[in-house]
Amino acid sequence: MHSYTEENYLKAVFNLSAIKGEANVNELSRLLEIKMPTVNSMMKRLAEKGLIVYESYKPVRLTAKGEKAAALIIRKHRLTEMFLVEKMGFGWDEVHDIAEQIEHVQSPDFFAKMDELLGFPKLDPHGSPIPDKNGKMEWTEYHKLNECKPGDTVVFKAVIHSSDDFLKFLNARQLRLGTVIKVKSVESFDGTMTVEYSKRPPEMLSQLVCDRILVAPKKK
Amino acid sequence: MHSYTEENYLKAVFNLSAIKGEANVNELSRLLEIKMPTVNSMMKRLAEKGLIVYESYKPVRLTAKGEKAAALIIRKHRLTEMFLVEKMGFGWDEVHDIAEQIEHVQSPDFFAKMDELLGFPKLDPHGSPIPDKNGKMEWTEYHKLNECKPGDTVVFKAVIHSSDDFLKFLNARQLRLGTVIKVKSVESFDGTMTVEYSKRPPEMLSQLVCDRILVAPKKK
DNA sequence: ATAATAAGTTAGATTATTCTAACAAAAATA
DNA sequence: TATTTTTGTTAGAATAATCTAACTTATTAT
Repeated sequence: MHSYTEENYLKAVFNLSAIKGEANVNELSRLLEIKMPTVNSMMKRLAEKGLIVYESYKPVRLTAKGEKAAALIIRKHRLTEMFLVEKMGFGWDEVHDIAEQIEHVQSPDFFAKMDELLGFPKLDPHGSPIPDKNGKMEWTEYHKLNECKPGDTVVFKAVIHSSDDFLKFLNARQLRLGTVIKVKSVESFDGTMTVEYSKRPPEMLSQLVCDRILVAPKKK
Repeated sequence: MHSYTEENYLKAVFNLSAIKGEANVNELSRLLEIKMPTVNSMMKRLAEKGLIVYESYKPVRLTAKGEKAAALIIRKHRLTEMFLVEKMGFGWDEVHDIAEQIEHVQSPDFFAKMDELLGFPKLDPHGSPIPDKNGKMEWTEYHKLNECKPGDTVVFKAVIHSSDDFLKFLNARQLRLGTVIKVKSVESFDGTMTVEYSKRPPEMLSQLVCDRILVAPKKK
């Protein structure tokens, strides 16, 4: 199929597109830590393979074929993360780098077995949806903690951009998926929020943090 | 550390040396399905890195450093095979290709966790010893079924050169590790053996097959 | 012992992935 | 709008891993 390297570029385009709607060479370059000319020529290669649409000086976007190929890699990544957490006892902050490697394993049986042992999960340990075998994926409509107002009570549903550091930050404050968060107040000039959860003393969360936490209204 | 490719060559040298005592370019070439000149130049590279001893027109052998590096890859391979069989429900004939890929994963934690979940196993699903964290490995003194005489009763302990096809052959005859085998007779001109085991009708095994089955005397 | 075969080596080319340096276009700013 | 900064592109080179063709050394068989 596609090379290890191509898979990584494809995934990067997918991830960037998911957040920003489009992917430009400069950001791909930063994300992948690969110089722009290299990224540029790889974009042309992926375009030749019909995986992305590339036009000079414009952001690239995935074709339907590219979208599916990327989603299937993401599927392997997220299934792996879930397996590492649920079946092997790793923390959600320890699994990314391992999954990054295992996602390239070529063995449908291997991932089918994981899927089965996990009971066909819909979400990964960070609350992100796991694409199905056809590469279809649905995001439940969450919103950012940022957008909440004092008095709101919400449930922590997912993290965006789950870097290990950020996850360790959340661990240290016992913030995990499912935690019920009550917004006490919001600093208007810097967006810092004071929140309460799990019967702990109030905690202050910077705007940067609140921007990476996805929540849903608490159902009564 | 070493590249994916270098790891594969190193492993091939290790495996060949284990069986034949030495590794020559021609056989490495056949084993890896890579042409001789390519193998040849890689041997020089590995020699420069101090992993093998290379002299023109002579078989290569691993240095202490190379031996350890190779054993640690084999360790990851065999731990993975054990995990796939014991924790994920794969058959011993389904795990080689998957382990071949996962053995290259760079994450001491990942393999340490496998090891722990498996209860620090000493043998893989094919009866081969798993090298320890220092790359030390001990082969229990088995002998080949080939070398047995009529009337011998032995226990199936391990397979050599465990190709999937061979393992499927054994599956079809319900021959597995631990099976107690009684040698009924040996054809002197072609070495075919007639054996009995598991209260089944006598089975005839060719010399090729008997050469790949390792056994130990049955203890009373 | 010589000829034939097998194994090993050298040289040179190819593809994938990366880089740096130089240049061009687009976007932001003054 | 003109200039500066950022982003994107081209050209050319480097390294890793592979190949084929041609040649050499070692082994085997006559």
